[in-house]
Amino acid sequence: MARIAPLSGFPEWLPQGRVVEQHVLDVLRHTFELHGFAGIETRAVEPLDQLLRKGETSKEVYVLSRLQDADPAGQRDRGEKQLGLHFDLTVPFARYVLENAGKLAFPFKRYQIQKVWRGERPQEGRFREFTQADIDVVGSGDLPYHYEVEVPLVMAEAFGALREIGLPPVRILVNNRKVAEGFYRGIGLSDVEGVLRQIDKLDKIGHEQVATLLVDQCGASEDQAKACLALAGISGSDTSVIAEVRALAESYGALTELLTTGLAELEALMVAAGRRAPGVVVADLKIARGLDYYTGSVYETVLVGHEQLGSVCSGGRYDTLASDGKNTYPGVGLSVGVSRLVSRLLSGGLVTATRGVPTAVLVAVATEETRPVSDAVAEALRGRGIPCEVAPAPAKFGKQIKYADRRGIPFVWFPGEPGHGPADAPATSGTALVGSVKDIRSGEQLDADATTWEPPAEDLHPRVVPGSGTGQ
RNA sequence: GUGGGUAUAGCUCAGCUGGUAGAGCAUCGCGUUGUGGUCGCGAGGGUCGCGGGUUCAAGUCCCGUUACUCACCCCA
Repeated sequence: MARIAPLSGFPEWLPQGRVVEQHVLDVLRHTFELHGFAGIETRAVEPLDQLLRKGETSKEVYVLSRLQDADPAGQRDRGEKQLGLHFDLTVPFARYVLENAGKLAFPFKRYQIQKVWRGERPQEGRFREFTQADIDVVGSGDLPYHYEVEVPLVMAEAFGALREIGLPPVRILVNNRKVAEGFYRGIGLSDVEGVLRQIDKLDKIGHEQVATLLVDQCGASEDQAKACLALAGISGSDTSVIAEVRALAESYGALTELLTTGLAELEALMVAAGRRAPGVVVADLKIARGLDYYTGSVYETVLVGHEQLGSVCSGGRYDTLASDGKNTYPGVGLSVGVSRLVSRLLSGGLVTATRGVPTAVLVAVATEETRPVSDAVAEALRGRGIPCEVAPAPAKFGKQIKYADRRGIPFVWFPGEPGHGPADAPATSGTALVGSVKDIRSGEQLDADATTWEPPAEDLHPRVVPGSGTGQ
């Protein structure tokens, strides 16, 4: 038999891990809906030319082809478009907005939680198939700035709600493209995109190397490179950063109109964030984002203590999310890397599930003849919303308890009237629902009636709780 | 796409300068025939990633290949 090896970059969790992931997804969805975002799902594939649009560099898109179709050229000749799996949720959403523009009400707020695929080399926290949870607000023609304030605050709230299960604190790092571009142009640099790309490497390769790159690759002078690094060095969680940037720009005579506009926007965001999510949103002027279509706010989110993992939630404002020639649809959005987040929560032991099965009660079986008694008990419990299952075989009770223990099932129900053998109790009689229930963690065993007994609320369903791990 | 490392039981790993495959944990059974977890005893489980080469003999040496893994690029 061929050895089964995991496919790298296509994460699969054990049931307990899935419980954690499902909880994260539930919290995200709940938070998004609390803020009025409507859920949608788009198809997994888009025409290849659509995916490669928007000046996207050679994204490693997975192309779809049928095994039987050995002639993709012939396929194109027949007018069939080549299809690729989407690598994010923004491009499909832009297409969706154009396609349904007539039926949507703008500004349109939507959330979308789906798998995406990227043909990259996998690494810790980097996958080829992973789940993203996006929120975007898209306007028709224009989109007020305050949505650039709202979107990160929604995410801050979602992350805040995950603190109780053991998620570390997050920092949402914010910058504004207008500030960066205004500043660079103000000091005489025109290759804004190139400068951003180099600045983005600051954390990894350090000041000297970035300065060298700016000079060598972006045509900057020593002095201009120094100015860029000075800007990138500014960060803070209150509005003092605004004054700091302004002072720096003035000292270089670089206070452009664009810069002024950007600073006003950034200030509005910091003021609102300071009030609604204190300490979470941090202005960080070195946040660049590689993607070139951002035009206003840009966001990255790191887990405190896990900065090496990279961003777990990124996005920004783009003036032309979509355009049909006549109308343009500006948008602002953020995307949570659910798989990246969950993989760290699990591998770092930060979070665990109390059990991997939904079952709260295992109903023991005494003999195959009396299995109907056990089935009746289970039915009564389920009728009152208590997840339970019936033991697979009338094994020794010790083995049946072990069956429950291995799965984390907290209770075992022994059918039969207290003090009597279960065989005495007819399956259809009311007394068949009487028995005793054992909490296998404490060993405590009490007489109980399946029509009234219920487990403690915290044992009814698997729960997600902080783990013992500290991460790293 | 570029460069390094690794590949032996379900898992974590030993296996020396080549000489017919090992441990711990896990699983199953028994001790304990209707109340688990501890303890003791026992059992099952491996074409040593795959293909070729050198050799009397290859898990071990050589070549190739695939997968995994780390870093770069890039990104959630």
